[in-house]
Amino acid sequence: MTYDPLQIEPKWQAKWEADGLYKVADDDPRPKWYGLTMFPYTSGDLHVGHWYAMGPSDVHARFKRMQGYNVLHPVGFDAFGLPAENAAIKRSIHPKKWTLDNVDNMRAQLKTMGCCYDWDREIITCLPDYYRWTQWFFLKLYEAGLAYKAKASVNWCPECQTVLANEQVLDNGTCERCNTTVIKKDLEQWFFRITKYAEELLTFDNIDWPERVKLMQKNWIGKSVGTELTFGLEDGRDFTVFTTRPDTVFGVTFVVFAPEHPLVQELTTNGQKVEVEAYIEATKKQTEIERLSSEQEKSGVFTGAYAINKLSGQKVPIWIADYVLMSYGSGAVMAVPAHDTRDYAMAKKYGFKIKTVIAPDGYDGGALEQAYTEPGTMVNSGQFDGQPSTQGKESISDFVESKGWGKRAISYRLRDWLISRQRYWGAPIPMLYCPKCGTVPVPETDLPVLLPEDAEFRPTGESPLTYNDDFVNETCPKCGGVAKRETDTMDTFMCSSWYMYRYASPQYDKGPFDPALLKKWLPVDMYTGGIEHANMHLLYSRFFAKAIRDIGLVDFDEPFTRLFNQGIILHEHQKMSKSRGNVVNPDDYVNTIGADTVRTYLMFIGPWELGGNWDDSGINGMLRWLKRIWNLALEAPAKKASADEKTTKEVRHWTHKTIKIVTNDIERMRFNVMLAALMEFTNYLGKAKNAAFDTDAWREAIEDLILMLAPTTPHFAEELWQRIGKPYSVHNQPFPTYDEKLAAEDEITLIVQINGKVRAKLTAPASIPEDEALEMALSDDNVKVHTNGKTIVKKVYVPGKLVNIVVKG
RNA sequence: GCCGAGGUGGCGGAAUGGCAGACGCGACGGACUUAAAAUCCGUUGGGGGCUAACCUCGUGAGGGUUCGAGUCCCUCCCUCGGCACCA
Repeated sequence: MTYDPLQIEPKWQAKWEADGLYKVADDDPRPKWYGLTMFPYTSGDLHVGHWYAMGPSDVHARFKRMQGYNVLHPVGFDAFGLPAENAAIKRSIHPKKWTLDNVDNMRAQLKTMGCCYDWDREIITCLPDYYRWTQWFFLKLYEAGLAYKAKASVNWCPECQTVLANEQVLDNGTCERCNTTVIKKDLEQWFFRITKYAEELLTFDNIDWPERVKLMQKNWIGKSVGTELTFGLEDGRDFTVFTTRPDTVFGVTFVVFAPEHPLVQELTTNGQKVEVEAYIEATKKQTEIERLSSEQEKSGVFTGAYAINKLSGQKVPIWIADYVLMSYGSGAVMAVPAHDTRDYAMAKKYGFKIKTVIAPDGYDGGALEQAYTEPGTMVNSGQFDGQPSTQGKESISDFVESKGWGKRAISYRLRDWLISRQRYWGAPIPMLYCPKCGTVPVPETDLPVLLPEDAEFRPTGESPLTYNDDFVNETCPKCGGVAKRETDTMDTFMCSSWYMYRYASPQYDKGPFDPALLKKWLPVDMYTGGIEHANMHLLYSRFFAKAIRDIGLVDFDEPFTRLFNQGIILHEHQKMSKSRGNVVNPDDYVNTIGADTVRTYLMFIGPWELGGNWDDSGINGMLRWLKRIWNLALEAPAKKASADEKTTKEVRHWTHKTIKIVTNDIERMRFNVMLAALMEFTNYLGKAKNAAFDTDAWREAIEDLILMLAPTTPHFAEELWQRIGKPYSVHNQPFPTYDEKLAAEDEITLIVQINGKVRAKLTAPASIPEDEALEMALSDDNVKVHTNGKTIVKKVYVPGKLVNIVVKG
C-alpha cells in the first residue's frame, strides 16, 4: 500500500470530528495557551493566501498542544462590511444570503485543511447574537464618554457612497476598496475617542511585537512635542498656533491660517473678501491628497489682517494657505521662512522677509540659500541671543508660560476613529433621536437593534435604513414620545476589535463574554496575521482593550501578547486578486495531492514572515518526501545488514539532534528550516535503514519522526502512527523531547585555516584541547604546504570549530 | 524627502563573526521498464587542474574593522513596505 492522501485525509477528518478530538475544555487544569489567527473575511472562496495564514499558525498551535498546553485555537468569520454588500448588489442577492453562503463554503474548505479548530466556538459577526454585543460595547463606550457625535470634514467615497476612516484612504488619495478618489464632506458622524489613548498606545511594554509594526503605529500616531503660542490680533483678541520650534519665534514674518479656520471669515478685510472666498472654494475642490502633496507649489492669499508677535512685538500679515490643515494643531501656524522649508517657499513666492534667528556654525550674517532647519545659535532674538537653539526651545517656552502667552503642548497626528457608515451591511448604531430628550441610547435590554432584512440596500449616499419606516420610527425610552433611530451602521473594524474575547465563551448570552472564562483565556498568547492591519485592526484592538479596561470589563492592557506577521503569498509575482485573475484555489491541489502536501509546501517556500511566490513546480518534492517517509516507516529493507552499536548510537544522535532543531524552529516560526532539518533526518534514516532497521533505536527514530511531523501533516502522521501499531491519536501524544547529551556531537570537523583560508578539514573529538588541535592541524600535509618556509605569527583556536594559523613571509 | 526590511547558484532559499550555497525544485547522467510515468542511485556556483590531490574567483557596488566578514561599520545603487506640506 502506498501513500494515498485522498483516501486517508477525509477518513481522519471525519473521525476527529466524530470523536471531538479538538474540543477545547474550559475546565482543563493544564496551562492555557491561546493561539489566534486573524479571522477571514467572508469574501467567497478560500485561496492559497488563507492557507498561508492559517496552516503555519495551526502547526504552531498543534505543537503547543503536544507540549502539554490546553490550547484555544479558534476560527470564525468577519462577515459584515462593504465588500459583501457590493458583491450582493452586483449579483442581485441579499448580502445576508451571500455572506452566509460564503461562510458555508469557506467552512467546508477550511475543514479540508485539517486544522485543530473547535468548531463549536465558531463566531460569525453578522449574526444578531454576535452584533448584539457589538452594539452593547458601543453603549459602554458612549457611557464612558468615548463615543461622541460631531460634525466633521470627513473622507467620502463617491463610489461606495459612504465615509471612510483615514486608515481606509490609500496614500494616493483613493478608497482602499474601490480605488475611487476620495473627497471631503462635512457630516455629522459618530467617533470613538482613540486620541485619548494616543500616549498609552505609543508604549509597547510587556508585549512581544515585531519592531516594524510598533514603528508603523508610532509613525501613525505621530507625536510631536512643542508649544502653543498665543498671537494677538489688532482688535485685542488672541489666537493660538502650535509649534515644535519655539526657538525660532523671533523669526516669524507672517502667519498662516487653514482656509477653514473659524477666524478667517471675521478677519478678512472687505478688500480681500473676493480673493479669500475664491481661494477657499478652490481648496474645497481639491482632494485631500492634492492638498497634502509636498510636490504641489505653495499658494496662499492675504486676509488683510495682521497678527502681533508678543515676543518681538512685531506686526505680521495673516494669510491663508491650503498647506495648513484645520485638523492638526490649532489650524494656524507661525511662519519662519529662515528655518522651515515650507515657509521659505512661501516667502520666496510672495516676497515675505526672511529673518535668520538660528545661526549655523560659521554663519556670516548673510542671506540663507535655503531654510536652515538644524539646531544652531540663536541670533536676532533679543534677550535669548547666544543660546544654543536646543536650549532656547526650553527657555522660550518657560518665558511664554511665565507671561501667560502659551504653554507646552503635545500634538498627535492620530485622529479620532470615525465609525459611522452610510451603508446597510453592518451593525446598526444603537442610538435614538427624540425631539424632546435629544440623543438617547437604546436601553441595553432592547438589544440587539436588529438589522431589518427587507431593506432596500442600494447605496444612495444616505443609509438605506433611512427609508425603512418600521426601523426608523421608535418610541423614546425616556419620555415615551416618538423618536427616530440612528440609521448609520458601524465600521466593521468595530466587530473585529473584540472578537478575540468572544471565543472564550462564544455562546454566552448574559454579556459579550463570561468574565471567568475571559480571565482564563485572555489575553491572546500568539496572534498571527498580515501586517496590512498595523494601523487599523491592530491599533483599534489595542485602543478597545484599553477602553474596556478603564470601563472595568477586562484587567489587562493589551489584547495580544505576542504578534507575528506572515508575509504575502504572491502568484506570478503579483498579489492575488480576483480582478487580476491570478487567484490560486487550493481545492485543486487538495483534490489531487492532498492537504498535508499543500501545508508542507507553503511552509517550505521560505521564511513565513517574508511570504513568497506560489509556483507549484516545487510541490512535488514535498509529496515525494512524504512518500519516502511512508516507505521508511512501513517497509522492511530488501537486504538487512546487522546492526552494530555504532549505528544505533548514531541513529539516536540524529534523532535527538533533530528534535532539538525542530523544537527550536517551531518556537521561532522558522518552518522552512524546521522542514529542512526533518528532510535531512529522513535522508539519514534512508541511508541507515539497512543496518538499523528493527532495532529499538530505529523504532524510536520512526516514532519521533512521526510525532515531529504531526503538527505539519496531521492526517499523514495519524495514519502512519496507526500503521506502526500505536494507539490513537497521535495528536494526543507529547511532543518528543531531546537529551542534550545525545544531541551533542562527539566528533567534529575541525576546520584549519591559514590566514583565514580553509586548507584542511580534519575529524577530531569535540572536546579536543587547543594544543592537540594545533598539533593536529600543523601536521596535516596540505597545511604544511602552506606554512613551509613561513613564520607563524599567530594561532587562533575556536573550541570545537576551527584553527586559524596566521603566517608571514 | 524621512524611517524600516531586503539584495546569496538556473529557481525557492540555508548559514550564534568561523567550512558560503544546508534542504528542496529544476537540469544532466545512470538503474528499473518493451516504452513512458513513478521510484531509486550519482553529478550539479564560475574558472583552472590528467573529470586526482589541489588552486583560484565568488553573497548588489566600493571602502573599512578583524586572525577571519554573506554577517559588523561607512558611502553608494536597486527592490519592497510605512510615513510624508503634521507646523
